[in-house]
Amino acid sequence: MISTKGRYALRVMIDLAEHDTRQYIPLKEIAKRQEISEKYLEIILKTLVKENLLEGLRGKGGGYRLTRAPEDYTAGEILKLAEGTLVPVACLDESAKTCARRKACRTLPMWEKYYSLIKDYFYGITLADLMKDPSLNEQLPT
Amino acid sequence: MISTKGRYALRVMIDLAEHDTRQYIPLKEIAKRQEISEKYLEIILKTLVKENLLEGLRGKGGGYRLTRAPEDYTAGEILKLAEGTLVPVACLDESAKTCARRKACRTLPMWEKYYSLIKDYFYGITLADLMKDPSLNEQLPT
DNA sequence: CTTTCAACCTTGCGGTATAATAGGTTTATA
DNA sequence: TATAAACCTATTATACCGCAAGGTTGAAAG
Repeated sequence: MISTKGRYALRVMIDLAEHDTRQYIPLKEIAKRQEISEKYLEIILKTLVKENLLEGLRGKGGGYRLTRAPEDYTAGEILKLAEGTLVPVACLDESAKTCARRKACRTLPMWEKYYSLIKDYFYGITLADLMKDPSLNEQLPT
Repeated sequence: MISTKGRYALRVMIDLAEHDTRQYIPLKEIAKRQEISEKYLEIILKTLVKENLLEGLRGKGGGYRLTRAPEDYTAGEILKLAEGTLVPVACLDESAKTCARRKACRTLPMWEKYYSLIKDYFYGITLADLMKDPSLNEQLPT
């Protein structure tokens, strides 16, 4: 299951995209609009900054803003970053030592195709896609 | 992420299907073949029995066996049972109180489509599909 | 040059889920 | 009646999730 970390990260990115004036937006504002705990949001934003999806500016007038245009972010990269991985089973993880049963595994092909499905789906959705009004939202991959 | 519970459940069902002689197969045997802790496997099998995916027989000569033909099980129902749900985000869960942000939520349609994708995929795969040799395994949905 | 604002950093913490383990009870067969 | 096996009821260790508290650094405005 996608945790709040991933879901919040997405919501924040959309929020920043929707309110982008090239000014820096303080965390406090985002947290208020999105009704997310400030302290928890801090953790999420930190990783987004570290990976250069956002830039943060300290001090008065500081805050966060996007580093790219909304079309140039994908839901996939945001989720992967926040969640750590998009891999659906442990044995597909890079850090996983290759399973002894690998060659005989009856389920591996199923997991691999599932993983491809996930990636194709989320990397095929951009921030710009998500900004549109949900009620008239039919531009997502079928 | 799909936990060991779901993955083990699937492996056990495949194992039982592959060794099905209409005899009851004791847990000990399955655990040994699949290299899964007996005690942990017990927990998983209990829920599979409770939901009538398997039948268990006590006493000497007892064990577990399938209640249907392999073609009549889907990976989806097995996973849902073992994992509790296949829902990818909490807000799609039946038990979730409907979110206040629901109508304005920019991400809900994306999650809903994702959920459909997951269901279509796993409910489209049967135990019989999974029994085939993985090296020549190309019958899974694309 | 000092106050203010805001990002950044470190630590801690209660709750829940995962993946087991331990040991006892019931039930069918030989 | 002995044995084998499912079934049942705890308990545990570990980790992650979703925060909260409080301090430090850095930029801008007065």
